[in-house]
Amino acid sequence: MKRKNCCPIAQALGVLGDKWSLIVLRDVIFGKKRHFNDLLASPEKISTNILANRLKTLQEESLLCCCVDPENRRSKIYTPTEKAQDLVPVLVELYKWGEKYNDKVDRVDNPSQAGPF
Amino acid sequence: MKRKNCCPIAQALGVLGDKWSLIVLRDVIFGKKRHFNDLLASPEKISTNILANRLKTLQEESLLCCCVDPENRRSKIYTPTEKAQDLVPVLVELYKWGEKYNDKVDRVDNPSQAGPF
DNA sequence: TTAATTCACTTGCAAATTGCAAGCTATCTG
DNA sequence: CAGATAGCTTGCAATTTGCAAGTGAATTAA
Repeated sequence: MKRKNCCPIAQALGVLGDKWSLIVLRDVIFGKKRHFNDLLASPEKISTNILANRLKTLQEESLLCCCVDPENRRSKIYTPTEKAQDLVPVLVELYKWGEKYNDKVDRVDNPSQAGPF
Repeated sequence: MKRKNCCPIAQALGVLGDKWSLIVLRDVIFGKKRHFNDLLASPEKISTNILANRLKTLQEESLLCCCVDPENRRSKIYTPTEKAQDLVPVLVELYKWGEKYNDKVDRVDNPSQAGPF
């Protein structure tokens, strides 16, 4: 996660260029998931240690902020920052591209998973 | 690189969700780099084995095609497919985001690197 | 025509990252 | 007080990454 790079694309990928960061942000931003276990329940099946690590680095990168749930002190609430919200156009373009080119999945075999996530 | 996923974002990240794929595509699409050594010379310093591997998988994903340089038979020319060209909006949005948030680099110390890459 | 150089890799190996399963601690619920 | 639950942490094997060196075919230079 270095930052000594000149190209903004490379800089963005320094934070987001891995398999899981944008999945977590997708769930927080679009899925409105706020709790560790919500994020864990995504169909992509992230494991607990990876999720904990991503939540930590995304906080370090000021993409998420974390506070204790006032209604349940053992629970934490993760919310996207404005910096994360500004990734919506990136996620939308990724969505459109993925929809156009990688949608060769048998939705017939899985009619229950008709939603976007 | 599995494809049994329902969310187009996750599907896109299955191909592009790593540190190097979008860097290579950036150079091929925007930098108009066509040869192995051109791609190797990017400031991000990809290593030869990783580059060779990415070029292979990007061809398998129909994002690049490869042909022999007619003017130099030992040289290969990598060109982006339409599927790759359709990633331009993604790269543009990534660029804008990176520019907005991660541009805290000392350009003063490196005036020679004033270009986008 | 031979020697050096270039291009596009390949190989070996150490280090880092990922993924799975199990465990752990604090809080809450019955 | 006895589970259950939320959010992790730990251990470890497998995969991926990164660096350096080497390879073979094509080309250019002497």
